[in-house]
Amino acid sequence: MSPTAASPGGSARREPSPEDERFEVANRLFFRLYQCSNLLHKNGTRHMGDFGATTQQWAVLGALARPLVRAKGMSVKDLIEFLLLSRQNLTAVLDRLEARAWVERVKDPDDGRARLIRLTEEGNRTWEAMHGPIEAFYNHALSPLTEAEQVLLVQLLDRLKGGLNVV
Amino acid sequence: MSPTAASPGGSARREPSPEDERFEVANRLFFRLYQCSNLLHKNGTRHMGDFGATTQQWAVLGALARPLVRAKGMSVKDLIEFLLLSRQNLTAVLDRLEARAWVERVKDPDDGRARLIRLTEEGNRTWEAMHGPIEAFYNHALSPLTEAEQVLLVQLLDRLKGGLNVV
DNA sequence: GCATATATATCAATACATTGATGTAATCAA
DNA sequence: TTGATTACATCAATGTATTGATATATATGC
Repeated sequence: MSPTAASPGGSARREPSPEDERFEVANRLFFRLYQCSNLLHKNGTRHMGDFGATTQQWAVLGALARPLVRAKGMSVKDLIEFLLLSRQNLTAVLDRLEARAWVERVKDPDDGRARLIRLTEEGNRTWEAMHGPIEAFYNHALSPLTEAEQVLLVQLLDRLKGGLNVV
Repeated sequence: MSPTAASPGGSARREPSPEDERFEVANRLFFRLYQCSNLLHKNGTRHMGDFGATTQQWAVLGALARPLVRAKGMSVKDLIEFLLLSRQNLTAVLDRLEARAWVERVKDPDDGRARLIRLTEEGNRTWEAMHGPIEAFYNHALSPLTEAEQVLLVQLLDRLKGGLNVV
């Protein structure tokens, strides 16, 4: 008798098929993704209390603070592709960041239609000041995983992203 | 000379410290999580076009459709712990599901304060009808991962959830 | 019975996310 | 130069998410 065949209540539960089991794994996978995302946003934002910045805002700042980007900035189009969100939503996030003087929109000298989003001096200082709390949050949140597991998780999420992107 | 020491532009880039590299991995990890979550919501919801149900709504239906839950339902409190979202938000989601007659709120006979959230007959039928499109979405989204990798990813996300939950 | 705690709901503010439709300015190609 | 495309912004509707404050009903401990 298989371990899953017995049903304590006496009801006749069917033996799960391989398809059922695959579905169960997939269901759990996306449910965990959903839970982790909720927790990341809730606790990550809470952790940044002093700055009042959300995880989305820190994602934008992080994108703009990268060495190859910091000087010239990034077009809205490239930011959309990078962050994988809608133009209308990104505009709103940028508005909030601009209102706090953390980023600025400058005309692209090479293309009059485009705007380059850049960190301001203030934004740069803020990002560097955020680094400590973010690192503490990362260390705490990742404490159940070894460094090798973290690398592995990044790789798996990367491939999941690929699969999700073409659906 | 290490592979990361050379900087093509001639600028003096510092050799990244182990802390920097750990931070980079963590940053990429949470950024991928953010991207995957965005894609899951966008494409998952789009995939359910005929039903007009969002991924959050299908998470609730899925929680209520589990064999041990289907008959008696689930309290709001337990749903909050299961879905990891706020009471105010869950109330709104349940309102929308109730308006579509997919779930109902019944008084808990054992505790007059509590409400048990249950799938209606209609909700049950809808959930079963959703099963096909959801499975197709899962199969497509998970196509870059083997079954063993999917199981591994679930385990890693599970532990990440644990770390995120106590921050 | 009375005080306290628990379970749920509601109201309000804010931010994030989508879609669809519209508008404006600049580039580019015929 | 005209016409199409591209890049960005805006307006509107809807759904999801947080927090904080308040209210109501029920349960429980003293």
